[in-house]
Amino acid sequence: MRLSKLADYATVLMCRMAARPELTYSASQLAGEAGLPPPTVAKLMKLLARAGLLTSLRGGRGGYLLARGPEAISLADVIRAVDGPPGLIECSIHPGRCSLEGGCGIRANWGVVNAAVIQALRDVSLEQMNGGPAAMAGLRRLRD
Amino acid sequence: MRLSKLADYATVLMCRMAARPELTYSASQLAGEAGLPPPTVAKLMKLLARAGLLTSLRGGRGGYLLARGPEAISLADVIRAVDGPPGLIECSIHPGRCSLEGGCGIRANWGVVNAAVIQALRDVSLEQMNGGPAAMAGLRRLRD
DNA sequence: CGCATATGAGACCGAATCGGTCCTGTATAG
DNA sequence: CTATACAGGACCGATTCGGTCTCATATGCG
Ligand code: SF4
Ligand code: SF4
Repeated sequence: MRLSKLADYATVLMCRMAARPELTYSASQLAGEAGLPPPTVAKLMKLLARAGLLTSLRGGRGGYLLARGPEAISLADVIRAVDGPPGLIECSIHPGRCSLEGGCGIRANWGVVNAAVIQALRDVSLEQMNGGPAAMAGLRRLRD
Repeated sequence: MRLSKLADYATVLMCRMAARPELTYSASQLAGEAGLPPPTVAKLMKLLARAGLLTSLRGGRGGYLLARGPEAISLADVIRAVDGPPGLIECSIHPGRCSLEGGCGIRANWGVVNAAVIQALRDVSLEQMNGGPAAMAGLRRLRD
């Protein structure tokens, strides 16, 4: 039920970049600032770039910059880039891989729960994550 | 981000029992009905019983029965019994174990997201999972 | 009483995943 | 031409996961 440590780190890095969206960041520089091992950060940046969340600039003075505005990148985007498609249950991602699928009476309803959770992650942007508690007001509504 | 297969199976078993809450079920019988390996089911039942979700009756003619009504057991309860406390991020469960905790600017907001997801799981009961799509109406509200 | 049944507790193991590192190639600035 | 910095991917140790097995204990029944 926990998301991977890498995906968590990715959100930290992305939010750090989102604070100054117009700057370009090199992997090693970002690693230093965040207190993470440079090779790990480099790997994450590559994943995020391949997913289209970051634009890469090669060569000297190169680095990464956000491909879209911080309000247009969601937690779900970051998680998907690192861990693959999010989803609580197997059958929502790899249909046919669960042996119970035929006689599983709760698959449909699990799907509803699953979709709700994913939607919640899709509804939170990097901009909101960087903002104060007030920026999360929309999410608090989920708890009513 | 995915929950463990065992936890998923546990929800299937619990919902099956919730269909006839007054009956007692033996592990082997339930395994046969659900199409799961008996030893695995036995292990799950033990975990669920230890967590207080099932009452165990030992001896001949024994078995397990729901400790509470199906409307009073949530998905979060089942997941916690099998996988431990649910939660997306490390610092929400094992405070102090994440090296970034000091300078992590998004920890607070991650906590809000985390709480919202957990609350969603707490709001769905076995009874709702067994019901038709209409029973999940409350959850659909999360997607607005 | 004695046996069959059923759970309780926990050790155990192979396989898969995860976290993390490293190496090689390529593109660009200066 | 050289230093910088990303792209791709191989690689490995450690951990977790899924699953099985054994032994002990408690109860119902003949
Ligand atoms: S079919 Fe049922 S048991 Fe299998 S993954 Fe989907 S919800 Fe879980
Ligand atoms: S402190 Fe920040 S990086 Fe560490 S687990 Fe919490 S949210 Fe993730």
